[in-house]
Amino acid sequence: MNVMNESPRRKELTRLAAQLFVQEGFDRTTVRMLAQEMGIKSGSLFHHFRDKQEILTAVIEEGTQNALVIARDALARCDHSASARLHAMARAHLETLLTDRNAHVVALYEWRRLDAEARSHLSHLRDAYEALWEQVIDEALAEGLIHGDRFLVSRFVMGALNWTVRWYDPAGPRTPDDLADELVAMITRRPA
Amino acid sequence: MNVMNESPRRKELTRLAAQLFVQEGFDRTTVRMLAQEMGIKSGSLFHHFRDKQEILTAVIEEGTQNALVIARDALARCDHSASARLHAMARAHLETLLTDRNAHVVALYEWRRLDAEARSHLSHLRDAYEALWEQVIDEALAEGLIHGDRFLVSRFVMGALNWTVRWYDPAGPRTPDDLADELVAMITRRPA
DNA sequence: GGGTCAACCAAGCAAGCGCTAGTGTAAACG
DNA sequence: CGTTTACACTAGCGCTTGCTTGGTTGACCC
Repeated sequence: MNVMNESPRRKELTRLAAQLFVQEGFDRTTVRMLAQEMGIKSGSLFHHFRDKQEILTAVIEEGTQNALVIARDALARCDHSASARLHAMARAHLETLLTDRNAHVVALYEWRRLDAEARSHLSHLRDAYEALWEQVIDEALAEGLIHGDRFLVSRFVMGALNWTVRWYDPAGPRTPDDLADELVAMITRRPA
Repeated sequence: MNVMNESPRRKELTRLAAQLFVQEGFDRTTVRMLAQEMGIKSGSLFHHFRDKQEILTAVIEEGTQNALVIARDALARCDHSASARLHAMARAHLETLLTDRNAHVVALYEWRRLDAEARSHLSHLRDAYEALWEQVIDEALAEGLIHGDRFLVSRFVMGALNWTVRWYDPAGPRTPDDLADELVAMITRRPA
């Protein structure tokens, strides 16, 4: 067993699993469906993953890790004004939600299917991501760009953004940047 | 079979089912678990519901219907200022999310497990509820209380509110009314 | 050119699944 | 009184589930 391995094959299988988990949900996706999608037999699956749970963990870990990288890059690349950083975070968030959509939808919907061990591990990753948000919110509060409680504001903002996976249509007239701009405008006092 | 019946017994069973669906998820909740929780044998369950799907439908329908009633009551009972109506809707939303928590969590998480027929039926109920929100948002826009696109703003607001089921702790220091006030303050230009 | 190793397969087990069929029973009804 | 109705039971069918076992293959290694 390859348990802790990070082989490219495993990454590819993880990507395919994410797609199926989105389509069917974790519980309804059988190991036989996963295997077929991957072009192997169901037994061979357990060469790459200890059990079905581990596949779910791999999917969510991959997505969260990417989100962290993208957000950090976006913050590093923009100037230091609170407004620019707020925009950058909102754009980065929506960007990951789109490019890595499957993994994120799985993370949002199937989090509770994780066992205790995986959940505590992934919680740290998620907390690191949320800490980025709270930091940017803090800066915006300090500059008087927004008002309110940092905890509540960051929760509300992330809720509004994460909720987009339920209604946003990438083929529609609105771009992710439109959404980000509108959201930032909504919560800032003086929008331009 | 009592299929279309709305007996009190069925309502009680629906309430218990909602609790289990939240704890375990719909797919992981077996008819045997449901029956045990209800104090009957698994076969007897199908006297009250045609199949397992119908239990899910009943749970979500109950919750959505209650949300509609509460929101309409709240709107009818407050004065006509856009600000008061905005507050009333936010409070009503959080109130249902708390009092009818199980049913709403199920609605948010297990919507995709509904079959096509049930989904189309329940979509109408949900649309009626969302229409209330859009109407109140429209009024707030007209009064200049908030700015932006009515569609986006209502989506963002509902996202922020629905997301509370993931982090809000009723035993904590914040009341639902605190949350509602903070949210309205966040999106309005001049908060008193 | 024997040894190693990741990757895969065929076959199937034990458990659990949703649901059905047929029956019993006590209260309600005419 | 006999009949109906609501609710529950027992027993189990047919199928699917996650996962295991033991073995095969082909590429690479010294």
